[in-house]
Amino acid sequence: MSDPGATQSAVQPPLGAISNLPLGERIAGQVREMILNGDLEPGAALVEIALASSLGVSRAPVREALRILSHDGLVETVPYRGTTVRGLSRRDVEGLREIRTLHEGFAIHRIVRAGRHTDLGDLSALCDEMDRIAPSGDLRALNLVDERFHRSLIERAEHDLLTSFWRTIAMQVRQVMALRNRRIADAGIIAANHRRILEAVVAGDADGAALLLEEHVADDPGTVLASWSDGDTA
Amino acid sequence: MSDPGATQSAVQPPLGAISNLPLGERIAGQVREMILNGDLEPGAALVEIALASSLGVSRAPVREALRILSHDGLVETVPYRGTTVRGLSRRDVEGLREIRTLHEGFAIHRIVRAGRHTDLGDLSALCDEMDRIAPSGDLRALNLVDERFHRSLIERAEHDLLTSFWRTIAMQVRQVMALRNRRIADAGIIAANHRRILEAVVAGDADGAALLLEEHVADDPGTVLASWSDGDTA
DNA sequence: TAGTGTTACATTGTCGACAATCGATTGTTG
DNA sequence: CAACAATCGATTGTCGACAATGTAACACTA
Repeated sequence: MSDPGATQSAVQPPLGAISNLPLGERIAGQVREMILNGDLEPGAALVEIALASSLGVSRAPVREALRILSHDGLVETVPYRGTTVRGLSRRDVEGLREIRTLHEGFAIHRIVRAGRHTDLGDLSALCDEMDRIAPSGDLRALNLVDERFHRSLIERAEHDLLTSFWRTIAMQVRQVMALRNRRIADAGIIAANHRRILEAVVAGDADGAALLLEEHVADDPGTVLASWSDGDTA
Repeated sequence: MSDPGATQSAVQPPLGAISNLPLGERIAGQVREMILNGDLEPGAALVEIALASSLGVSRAPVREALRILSHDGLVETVPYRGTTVRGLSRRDVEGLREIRTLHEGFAIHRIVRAGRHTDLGDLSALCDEMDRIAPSGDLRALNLVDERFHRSLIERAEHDLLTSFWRTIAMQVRQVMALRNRRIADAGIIAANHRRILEAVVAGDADGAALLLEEHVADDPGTVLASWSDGDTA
């Protein structure tokens, strides 16, 4: 469940990507991207047989895919009733911000306490990458690096359960980002925020870093709840 | 996912238990109890066809059950290789204690911040029940009430994601309790601990309550790691 | 004998068909 | 017309059989 080797930048296997993964996981990935890109709106019904015929497979792997997505918190399944794309209420978004802050703060404290805060070169490299991207204003690319930054931070805590929980959190953060009408926060500010957080961690100031992170997250497009359409009560 | 109505004491439906639930969930519950009771040791292979014939059903619901247990963190599945009962390393147990403390502390702070700490009658009732059970030394019964106490505390925070995470945490705590050779901590002390925590919460002293809780958890049979057989590296 | 290719077996992955369940619709009755 | 019961359609739940995959044992070659 921990996904070793993911600390490297490459998400795809370097070789030919033969992808002998079970169909279910590939389908899950495909549908997940649809949800996270906003192609599937909250409340949309995911009918097994429809997905199956649409993808040219049987229902079995589709069922498995839907269960994976349910684990990710992206869909909701009611026995004998069906599966729908999960909607996020304003309360969910706020709760997501809180729980995210909690976990990242814990990760920071744990890293510092273990004395691992001096070797964070890859995080620094990600900050550099943000600085490179920021001027272009390409928020999509910036979000991708942002996600890697926070994931790396979590993984540096070397806490399996924490990493496992973070997977769910990051997923829902991405969903919120996909759904909300992007408030174009200044890309430069985002990049600078990460740099400051990282510097505080490296300096061993866990409390300060956690505070900076809390402020950053409050402004993050993924968790900010200004202008959140409160239509879906989920 | 939130499990409404579970605040009541009854876990089983009061009537004849016609069990309208899908087979998969019932099987998951059955196997879960086996794991949590220690009948299935870590590393034990859960072969689908064997379980299926053993239970007189087909493989489909068994697969679903294994998926649920995987979600709970009780088993590990490797594609094309099989599913095994998850083993807990000493590191896992320690991490479990940390993450548990983190979440319960968060719940306490959230309850107090929302001003809901004045109405905790059911928690008080659970403390009373502990006091009643403690003299008998029935640790099994005490653990059951203990679990309800902490679950109620979490639910009082009214945070869906937190509640969802707690489900996984509580499950693994139970597994640890099942596996370790029970160090018979004095039942009376456990009961008193909970009372003190509750009183601090009611008094609005979130920090104090969280501290008491951390001390209590450090002594809790479910998370203490003294005498943990470090054989399984999971 | 070290190393490689091959075969056999156990287990999971996938498929298509049938059964069970739920909500809505329709029909019935006072 | 209101309330209740039967029916229908859509969807998921379950089943048994077959295909794909991975491990381990075995034979083969240099």
